[in-house]
This record gives sequence, C-alpha cells and structure tokens, in this order.
Amino acid sequence: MKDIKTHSIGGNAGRNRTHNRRVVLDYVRANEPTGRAEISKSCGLSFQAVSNIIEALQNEGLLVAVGHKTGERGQPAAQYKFNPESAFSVGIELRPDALICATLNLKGDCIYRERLAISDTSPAKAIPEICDMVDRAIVKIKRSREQLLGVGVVMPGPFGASEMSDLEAAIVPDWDDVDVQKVFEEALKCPVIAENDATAAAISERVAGVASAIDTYCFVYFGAGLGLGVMTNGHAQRGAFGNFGEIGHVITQVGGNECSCGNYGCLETYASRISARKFLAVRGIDVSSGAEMATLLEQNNPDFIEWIDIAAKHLSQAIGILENIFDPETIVFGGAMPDAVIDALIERLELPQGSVANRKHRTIKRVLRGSSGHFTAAIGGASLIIHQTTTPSIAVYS
Amino acid sequence: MKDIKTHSIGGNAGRNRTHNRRVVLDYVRANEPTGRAEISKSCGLSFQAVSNIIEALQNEGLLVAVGHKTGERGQPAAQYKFNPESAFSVGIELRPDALICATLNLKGDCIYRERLAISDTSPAKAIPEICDMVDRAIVKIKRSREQLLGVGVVMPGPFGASEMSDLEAAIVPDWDDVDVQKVFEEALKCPVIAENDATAAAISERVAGVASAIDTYCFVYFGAGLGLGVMTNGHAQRGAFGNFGEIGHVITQVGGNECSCGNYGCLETYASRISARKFLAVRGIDVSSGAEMATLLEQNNPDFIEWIDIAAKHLSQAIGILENIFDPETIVFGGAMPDAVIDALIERLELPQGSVANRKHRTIKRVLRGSSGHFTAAIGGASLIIHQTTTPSIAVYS
DNA sequence: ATATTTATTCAAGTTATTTGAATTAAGTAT
DNA sequence: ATACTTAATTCAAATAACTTGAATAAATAT
Repeated sequence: MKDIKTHSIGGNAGRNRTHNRRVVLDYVRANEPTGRAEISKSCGLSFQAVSNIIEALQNEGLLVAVGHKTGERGQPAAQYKFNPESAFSVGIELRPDALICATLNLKGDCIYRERLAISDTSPAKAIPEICDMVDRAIVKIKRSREQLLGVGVVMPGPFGASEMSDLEAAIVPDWDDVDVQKVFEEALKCPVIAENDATAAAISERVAGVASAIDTYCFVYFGAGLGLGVMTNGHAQRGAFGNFGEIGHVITQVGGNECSCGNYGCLETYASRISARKFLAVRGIDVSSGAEMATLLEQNNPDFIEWIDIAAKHLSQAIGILENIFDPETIVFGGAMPDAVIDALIERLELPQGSVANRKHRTIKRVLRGSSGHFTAAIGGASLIIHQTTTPSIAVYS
Repeated sequence: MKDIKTHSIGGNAGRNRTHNRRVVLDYVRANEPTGRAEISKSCGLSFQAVSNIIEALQNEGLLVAVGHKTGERGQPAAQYKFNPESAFSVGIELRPDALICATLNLKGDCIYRERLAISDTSPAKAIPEICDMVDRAIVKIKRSREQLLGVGVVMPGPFGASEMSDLEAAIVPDWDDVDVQKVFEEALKCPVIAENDATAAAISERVAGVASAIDTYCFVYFGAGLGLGVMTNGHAQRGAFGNFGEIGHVITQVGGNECSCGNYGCLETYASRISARKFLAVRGIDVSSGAEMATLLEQNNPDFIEWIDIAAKHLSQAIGILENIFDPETIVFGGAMPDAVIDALIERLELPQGSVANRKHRTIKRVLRGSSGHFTAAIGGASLIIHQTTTPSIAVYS
C-alpha cells in the first residue's frame, strides 16, 4: 500500500511565483473575462505583481486579451481570458476490459476521445498501449508535445487491496503494487497524476462542469461499484492512504444484501451497475451495458423501475450522511451510468429533512447530475492536470 | 448563516515568511528536539533560511537551545525545542449553563482552568464575563498580555440553526446571528478563533494529545449530542457553511428512535449523553452528570451496561462509515464523557471487517481514546490558537 | 470644458530567499 | 597522536519576486 502522506514545505521566491500564477489562473478560470486591477484586488496582490504574471501567461499563450471593459469610469480595463487551444491534457482510464483516452483543451472541453478494448490489462501490456494512445491523440488534435501539460491516469480504487483483508479484489489485476505515477512518468516523459475514478470525476466537474463555481461538494460516482469524491475549498480529499471515499461499503441496511466485502447491507449492493445487473438477472433480464439500462428505463420496465426505487431509497440515506458529515454546497451524481438513469434516480430521491443541507435559502439544488457523461473517468484524468495547473496551494481563511 | 467560504490569495515575501515560520514551528513541534540542518532538509528550505528563522524564534523566546547532538560524524548540531512558557493561549467554552476557561502553554499543557456557572448566556451577559475570565487567567498564571497568542471560543454547532428547518434548536440561545470572532476580537482586543466543540476537540488532540504525530484522523465528540471533527493532512475540515461533522444525525437504524430533528434512528439517539439519560430515565435511574455515569459503570449497573452495548453497536456502524469515507489513520473518541465510559464503549465496539481501515499492517489502533478529558472543548479552544501558529498553509503532495 | 475616477506604465526600493566560500568541530582510520 | 572525513555553521554577496510611488492615459460625470 502506498502511503500518500503529505507534508508542508517552505516557500521561496520561485514557489511563490508558481503559487501566484495558479491564483491568477484560478481567478481567471472562474471569472473570465477579467482584468488585472480586478485580479489584483481579489487575490491580495499588487497590481504590478499581477501585471507581470499576466504578461508571462500571455507570452506563454495561456491567456489572451479580449478587448477592454467599457461603461465605467476610468481608463478601460484590458480583459483577459483563457486561450483554450494553448495547451491540453490527456486522461487515461484503465478498465478491466478497455482503455479509454480523453483529451481536453485548457478550458476543459473534450477535443478527442478513443476507446480501445483490450483483454490483458497487465502493466507490461497496457503501458505500451497507453503510450501509443497518447501519441495518437497528439497527432489527431494536431498539437505539439510541448503543449501537453500532462497525463492523468485513472483506475478504480481502493488501491493497495492486496494488503487488505479481501475488502475488494484488485479491480484491475497486477497494478496493485505499482507506483503508477512513476511508471508512467518514465514511459510518457511528461508529468503524470494517478487518481481513483471517483475523485477524478469530481475534479472534472470543477474544471468544466456543474461545479465550476463551487468549492465544496461531494461527487457520487457510479462505476462498477459506487465511489465518492469530495472537494473542500477547491481541494480534493485523498485520505491517509489514498482510499478516501469508499462509500459503496457504507451500510444502509443492517443485515441486508450480502456484499463481496463480507458485510451485509452495503450501499453498493443496492445502488450500482453491478447491483442492477444482479437484481434484474434474478428476474430473467440481462443487462450488461448502460445502453440496455437506458432502454429498460425508456420502456418503463417495472423490474428496472423497482430497482431504481430501491436504489434511490438507499442513496437518499447516503445523501443524509454526506450532507450531515461534509456540509457541502451540493452533491453531484455521475459516472458510468446513462444520464436518463441518473436523472430517474435523482427524481426518486427522498431527501432527508433532518440535514444541515435542508436550508431555507438554498441557491443550488441539493443534488445535481454531473455533466461529463459516461466518459467521466477519462475526462476526469485529463481534468486532474488542468486542475493542478490552476489550483493554488496557499489557503487563507477569511 | 455565516458562509465561511475561503479563497486562496497570492503570496509575497512577508506571507512567505509567516508560512515558513509555521513550517519550522510545526516541524519542531512534532520532532523536538531537532536541529537546523535537519529542519532544512525536511522542509525544503536552505540552511540559511532556516537559520534566520530559528534565530528570530529564539529571540522571541518561542524556541530554546538545548545542547548539541553528538554521536554522529561532523560538527554536533545545535538542538532546539519549544519554550513552553514563552507564550500561551486561552480557550473559552460557552455552554448553556456555564462558561469554562482553559489556559495552555505553547506545548499545549493546561496550566489553568476555571468553570463559572451562569444562567444567562446571552451575548450581553456572557461577553463581559468572558473578558473577566480571560483577565483572571492572565493574572493567575502571572503572565503579561503580550504573551497571549489569542483566544479560542468554542460553542456547540451546528451554527445558523435559525436559518434551518428546526434541525436543532439553537443550543446556546441568542448567539445564532452573531459574528463570534468579530465580537470577541473587539471585546478582548486580541486574535480570536471561533469553532464548534467537536472540531476544537479534534485539534486539541493534535496540539497535545494522542494525535500529535497523526495528520489525518477523525474525532468523535461526545457532547450533549454527538459531533465529529476531522483533520486531513493537518488541516481541520469546516464544510461550506461551518456545519461540518454533524454525525449525530446520521441514521444508523432506519425507523429507529425518534430524534429531535424529525427523523428516526439518528446515531445521537443511541450514543450520546442525552440518549443515556433518556434510556435510564425510563428505567427509573436519573443520571445528569458524567460522574454519575462513571459510578453506574463501576457498579456494573445492568441497565447502564445495556445502554453501553447498544451505543457501541451503533458507534461501530458509524466507525465503518468514517473509515470507509475518510480513510483516516485512526479514529479518536473523546469529549464530555468520563474516560471509563469511553473506554467501555471502545471495548465493546465490533469493528467492521469490510473497511479500508482493516489493514493487515496497522501501526495505530483503529479507535483511540482522546487525552484531554471532559475539559476537552475549552482546551480545544485554546488549542485552536496554538494550532494556527504552528500550521503552515502551503501543502505539497509528494 | 473641466474634474474625477480608474487603469496602466516605469523606475526604484524592499524582503526573504539562495548560493558559495571559509570555518569549526566531532568521529574515524592509520 | 595525527591526519582524514563528514557534517554543521557562519559570513558575504547575489537573486528573484514582490511592493511602493510618481507619472501618464483614457474613460465617465458635472
């Protein structure tokens, strides 16, 4: 198991500059188009400091000037925004049966994707395939490798299952004791971030999704099982050992369905793709793909509706837990599940009354559907890189 | 309701120095006695930078030299440690029936405490009383006001209940719409931090308790209800609106006991001081104080043991939730409950097998008892201040 | 037209860092 | 004992990035 313990290091002029660049980029990301004086006031930096940073970002092509803001007194402020085509990132999702690649521009728009079915996902086989995929993506979008900010590699957690008491069989075989980041940085010769699918998906909603202006939220990820990604003040939570967010094994019914983890009544046995398949298999219906689920829903299939009702009941409980524990601005549902099914689940939720989230003057709905569809995990991988380049690391509480 | 949304600001030389001082102090706190070269390596700063900071900290009296480290090659490294008496902080707990004051030295040792029973906790009455208490504390410990780092004010959450749908009656009346920090900074003329009891208690375990070397952990706080404080990478979680950690209203038994929040089966109705009182009242036993609970436990009172068993069962579920969601290094139990009762609860837990925390090679127990006893909240308040002075704000993930 | 406001530019000035050379002092090998 | 190695420490200079202050530019308001 990899201990991802973090620790704080000292700052110096260079690290400070990196941080300030990110502060500026993050502000522009959330408020574009915007001007230097405005950034200066919001970010607690002198006009001159901001001016220098903007100039550098412009020279690098990350920002572009877009005219001047008129209608107010004083000299019109030059406005800047992201130059979406100035840089890009690649996300790779490693699944037991396939590799998925998504390429995002700096604004987080998906500009290329590819799915490659493979049977052997062992590192020896998958790594060369992934390197080829990344190369293909760069060729397809007609960019140079210098514009590649990095690659985000996503695979299902929890990591380090081999050290655990059979909580979960390693979902992608042979990757358990691999230092994913290191291996890929060597193979791809560019910055790499490795992350689990739920957290990556959560970040993607902030980079270019429903949470772009939200700093604190939970993301419930429908994968094979059920995952959770949490953002607090714009920072993703990772846990002490990288296994943050195993919400699938939270028990929502004592003595309920038997779970692969050995317990009974885990949420994941009621609300996940696998749970739907099992539930319907007993009734003689075989669903293996998301498309089939969408069809059943369209047909108002009573068995599937029954599953949705049960899943929604258990998810409602999970929402109560998340809201009361995290006090988030909102909860986002997303992942490898058709939008229509997620909408149906959200529609049938019975949101708990006794929750700190049950405020009178809410501005955002308590539960939203994510925007990145079922490519979420790969897009999330690419989002990790973009998020890092625009996420500052000095937090000041006011 | 107060929105405590935070945002990152840019850095400059001064802020950088503040940060680096904290990095150094935090390292010394966790590793004392230690030397400059060692700090330099661990904190990613040049020897000279560390040297300058150490010199300043020494001049201010926060650190003291304690001889040289011998036994290794090279010039013996001068060792430094905290000077516990160089500074102090005061914590105030505001309860419905009393004010509690605790004073800590820089190492987090409690050097003075006072409990004052009051009936009127309205701001108009309580604020002058608290100012007097702080003054008395400074006189008692024979220090000057310049050495006061600040005051931490603690009251039960959730805050902003008036805006909520009766989740919880405001526990300390009339404080709901008060900007606690501002009001006390004006009254006390020193830095003030306001926090809920559970989070403050969690921080106290890091400042001088069982979690001094632990960066990521959960603290389950037994107050009137049940609270949760969470530390991730040395930073306390606060939620989007300051109501993080309302674990008491997580449902552990669907359709169970009726709760004041309107729901049924909330954890708090099984495992809290109030739940014990209610449980025993039905059986004709009246317990209003912690001491009485301790006595019942000592006498092996079968009704009380029954309550403990039930509480432990529900707490075990909560532990499963916390471990799977947060992936902490450990979970700490503490608060306004006698140590013996907490120990009895811990003893009777049935820790879930299906948890990411159920690792083979654990070094820390899954559940620990906190060390600060039933003055926890006030000590926690004082700890907030100490924590802030030693907690850096640039996090680097390695 | 003139005053006011705000953004911007240019040119120092400041702070806290890093770098490099020289010094000190202990342990280790001969 | 003596010389060598290792590591901490000190001193002085160089550097990077930010802030400050004065001057200028271009709008709106009176």
